[in-house]
Amino acid sequence: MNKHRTLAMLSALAQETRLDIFRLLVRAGPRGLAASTISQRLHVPASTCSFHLKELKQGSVVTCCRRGRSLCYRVDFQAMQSLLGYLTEACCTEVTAMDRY
Amino acid sequence: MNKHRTLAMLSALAQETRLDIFRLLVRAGPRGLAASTISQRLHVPASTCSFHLKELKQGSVVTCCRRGRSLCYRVDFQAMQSLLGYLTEACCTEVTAMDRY
DNA sequence: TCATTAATTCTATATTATTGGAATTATAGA
DNA sequence: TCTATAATTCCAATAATATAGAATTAATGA
Repeated sequence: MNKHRTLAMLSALAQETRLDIFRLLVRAGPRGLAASTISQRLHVPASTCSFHLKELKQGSVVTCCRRGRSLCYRVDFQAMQSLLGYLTEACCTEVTAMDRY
Repeated sequence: MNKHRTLAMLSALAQETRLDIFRLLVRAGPRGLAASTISQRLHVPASTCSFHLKELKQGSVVTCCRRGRSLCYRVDFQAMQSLLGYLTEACCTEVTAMDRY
């Protein structure tokens, strides 16, 4: 994990529609959801949704693969672990963590 | 922790200069740093730095208090714990966490 | 093969964020 | 009190992001 990747993931998550998509996908679990389903559930036009999914994918927040006719999106669980591990290590390992710096 | 606060914190952190400030403050520890020190160390003009510090403050990423002539900024440790706790709980509690959703 | 479905890319517009010099405010400390 | 310092706010220019309809691409599956 480095600054560039951290920034990419944080930027991907720091937008309302994308945070909504992320939360939806967390709830969907390992099965993931099709782009059209996400678009419908959040009442977001397909092209807008596609734009945000691309941002999330480029930021490594989600992965994508084909499933029949649809593209299936799901949370990139490992990448999320990396991000949180990085931030936790940086300042929140324990209550007195900051004393170490 | 709620969506609004999460978005505020993520947005505050998701910008290069602000992430730099955050990292600097993590290293500075509980003592914190004066705005002028941050400005100098990162080679960022005072007004630009002030703008970003305000964003970080409004997003609850840092706190601020006067110390002599300077204003002392430090990481809002508790808020960071809340953010990470929220995100961790959401999807990264354990390897199979997503199965619960 | 070919029609249908799913999703993306294109494009123009709108909105929001960032930058930094100049002016202003606030306050500590002599 | 008054001056020097620290920091912020103001402002205008610029840059970056987000929106969504229309056109296009991709590919399944009948």
